[in-house]
Amino acid sequence: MITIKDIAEMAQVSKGTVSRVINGTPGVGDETRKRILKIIKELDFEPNASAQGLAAKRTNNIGLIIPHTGKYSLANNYWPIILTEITQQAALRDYNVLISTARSEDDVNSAYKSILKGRRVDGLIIGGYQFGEKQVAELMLKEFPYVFIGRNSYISSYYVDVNGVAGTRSMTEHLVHLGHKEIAVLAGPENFINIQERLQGFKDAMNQAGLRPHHIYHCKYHMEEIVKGTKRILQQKPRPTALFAVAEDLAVGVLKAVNEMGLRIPEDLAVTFFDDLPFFECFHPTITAIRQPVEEIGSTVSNLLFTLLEGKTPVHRNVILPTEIIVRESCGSTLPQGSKAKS
Amino acid sequence: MITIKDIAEMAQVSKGTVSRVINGTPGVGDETRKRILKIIKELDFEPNASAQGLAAKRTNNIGLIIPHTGKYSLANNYWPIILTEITQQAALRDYNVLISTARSEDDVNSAYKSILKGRRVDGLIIGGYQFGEKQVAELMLKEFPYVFIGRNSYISSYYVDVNGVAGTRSMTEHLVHLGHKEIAVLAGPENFINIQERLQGFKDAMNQAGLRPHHIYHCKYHMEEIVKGTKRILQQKPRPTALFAVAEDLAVGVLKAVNEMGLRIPEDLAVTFFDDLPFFECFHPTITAIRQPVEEIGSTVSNLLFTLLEGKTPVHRNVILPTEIIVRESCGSTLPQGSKAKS
DNA sequence: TTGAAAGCGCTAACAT
DNA sequence: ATGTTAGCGCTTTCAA
Repeated sequence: MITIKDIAEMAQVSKGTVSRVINGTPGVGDETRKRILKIIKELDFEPNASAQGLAAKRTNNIGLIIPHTGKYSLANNYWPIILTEITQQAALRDYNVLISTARSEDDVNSAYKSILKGRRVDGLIIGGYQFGEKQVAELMLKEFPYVFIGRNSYISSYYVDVNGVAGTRSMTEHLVHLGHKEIAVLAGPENFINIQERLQGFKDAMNQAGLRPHHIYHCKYHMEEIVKGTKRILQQKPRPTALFAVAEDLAVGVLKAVNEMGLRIPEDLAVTFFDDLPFFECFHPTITAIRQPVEEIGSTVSNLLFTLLEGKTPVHRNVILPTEIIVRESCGSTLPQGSKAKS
Repeated sequence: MITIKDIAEMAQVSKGTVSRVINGTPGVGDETRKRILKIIKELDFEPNASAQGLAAKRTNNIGLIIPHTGKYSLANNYWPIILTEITQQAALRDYNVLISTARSEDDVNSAYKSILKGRRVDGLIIGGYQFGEKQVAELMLKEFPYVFIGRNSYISSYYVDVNGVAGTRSMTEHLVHLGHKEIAVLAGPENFINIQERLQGFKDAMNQAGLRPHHIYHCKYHMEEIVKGTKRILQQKPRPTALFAVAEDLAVGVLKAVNEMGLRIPEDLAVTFFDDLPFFECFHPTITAIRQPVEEIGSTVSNLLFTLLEGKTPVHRNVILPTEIIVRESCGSTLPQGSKAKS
């Protein structure tokens, strides 16, 4: 295996000079730099990352911790896009991405230990809300660079989030505007902060419209439970005229249940979701939904972290991105199909 | 920051002994080992990965290279599940996963250089077929552990793949059995080996049935192109009675086009896909598809790599996994809905 | 069973 | 502008 020592010998210079060239440190003659660069290129030399890491206390890796929600937390329309965005932003800056999907609550700590205490990364992007308080406190204390995706309640941290309250509020207003009074909401687990937030927007809008937001149901992200839950909601008398499911992981189960009950959308029931999925566009009827700017979340969170890694102070500690209502056919909207409304 | 030197001093032993305990190396007194372990636990010590990597020439990281196909190669039902599986298998063995989504053909090399030549990983899982020949040759030459997901044509490597030929063959037979004679196939880019393979199965089955497999069309994984392509196929006279799309990335576009043309499935047209997607189950009608054992691909490829990393020789160099036909409603099957047929 | 010591390949401070 | 050198925190050989 080839090292900077070899390069140094071939270029008739010291290791230090080679190191300077590799790191772009000023203070090397133009002529010398060119000579060394040429040799590096010829030999296709790449410095040993462990050695660099040890000496410079810098790994050029960032870590990404993805929360455990359902069976495949990654297998939806959210994390894959964010991950893609992050790896691309990282690649642009010569960083690599170490990924860790926490498999359970307990696992968060093991992921954290190995990645962080083992100094495998220079900074951390933490997805989701259920990351341990103790760990966050430790990150803060050690001034380790980290950014959250999703608001984080306990400690004032850097984070990027979406305005879930406004999103559900305007969707609810949309439904009310269409004449719905009995609107049922199916939501994910009660203890998720983002779910609570989304529900708040629903309640606000309902109260403001003088309607009672009493049809709220929770269920885990588990297919059978979702199907059962949906059916139970729709078997009530009188049946709600609209169903608003506020998490993308509910989509397939909800639509399956509606199908199985033989209800027609939107004639018998208006249906809409928080999170827009690709297949909503090919569904019959096409599905109205709230779209999050997923790519933007990914790039924003990357930019925040890399600003931190450069030792700079980001202009904003927190970035709240807006959602967008994509009006399609599933609510029987009278608006022209495909029209959008910012919120 | 705390190091093994600190631990050694506290335990009144040498660094070497602490190192032995950390690595589970035999030759340490039972009493001593316990004492050291206790201190490590109390201080929540985790050895510095860079130092370990440098000294032991082992990083405890594996790399995953995901190919560039569409806009978000990751955002489908395949890679996220495989990635989840790999990270879990890795975590079980105290390995971390470094991910690299090659953004383009050229990018493969930069990902490769940084990850591999920088010695950031001990082994590599390479997804897709378009990885550079030169790089593979180098991996082989240096006896660097690597495993492919998907057959790899040029060099005899370890790989895990799915029997695409058999999958499309039996789906085609299924369609023929249902009475279809004019079956159109929409496929991904012509130069992908997996696509070629799938087409082979189609041709085989058609020939065997005495039918002509002339309705084969290719298109890139780009929404508009897919919609246009599908419409063009379905505007031919006489219109094919069945449409078989052989890549999951085509699904939304194909269904959208069919919808827009006002064709009824399965009355006017039978539709089916290579790759089963979650939403096929809630679509109206539910969609018949070929299912790949995605989880199993992920776990098998992990096991292969970790066997290699342990210095052992895997029993099989290659694993070919079977696909499964999930019969639902979209082909107007007379078979009971939800029945399965192995292939 | 344990300790001592020599490196692993690099960076960075200090000399020149 | 360049060389010299002392580590970075660990593993591993060799001695004891």
